[in-house]
Amino acid sequence: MNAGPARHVPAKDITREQAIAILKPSLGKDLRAIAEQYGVTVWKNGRKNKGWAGMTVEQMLGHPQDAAQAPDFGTWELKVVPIVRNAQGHWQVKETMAITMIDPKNVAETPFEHSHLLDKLRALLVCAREWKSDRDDESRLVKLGAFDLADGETFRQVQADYETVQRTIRADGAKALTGWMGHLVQPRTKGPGHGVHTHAFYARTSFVARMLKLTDAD
DNA sequence: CTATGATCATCC
DNA sequence: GGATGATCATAG
Repeated sequence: MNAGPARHVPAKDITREQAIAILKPSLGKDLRAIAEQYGVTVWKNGRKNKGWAGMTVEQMLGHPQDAAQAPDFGTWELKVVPIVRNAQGHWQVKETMAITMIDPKNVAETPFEHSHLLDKLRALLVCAREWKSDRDDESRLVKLGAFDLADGETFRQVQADYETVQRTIRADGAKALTGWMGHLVQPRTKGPGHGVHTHAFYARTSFVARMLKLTDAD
């Protein structure tokens, strides 16, 4: 069973296709400038709001920020990831992509088919932004990638990764989780830091590249 | 405190 | 340079 409460779905949830239509005209535009327009904090007291780009794109889609552990737009999930040019001049995913928190009790007793992980991966819109430096003085929106976890092979691999996490928690507890587990999706620490040791599922960069359909032609 | 939005810092 | 573990701002 899914321990998460059912999410109230506001009428203003837009479809992924609508979101793509809204964002497409902004391809090539500087998200940092747009962040300023919306009043999204990027730096504060010399420290960065690491989520500024994601919050900015949410604002562009008219989405209020919340902390519900459910897909942002009811039926699909929005993500923003940084990409960089490699030595060959091709785009490359810079970071793994955090997907959702691991509640050990929930994961231990919830089959993959009813998991928060699958909820979030079933339908995604992955937005790639150009990363130039940690100051993020400018960052262009580069690519929009629609991805659905429906393909049999990939689905099975993600399910296997999930079940690895599940078995580990059941046998040794969440403390035994480590980033080297999982082929497409890994468990890794995530949280407020400073002694708090919680975990989340992350999509490895290779998986994110597949979601974005990045190739050596890009 | 836990979730959201994520990327930073460090070690190999 | 890549991968793992740690951490930042914000909201309920």
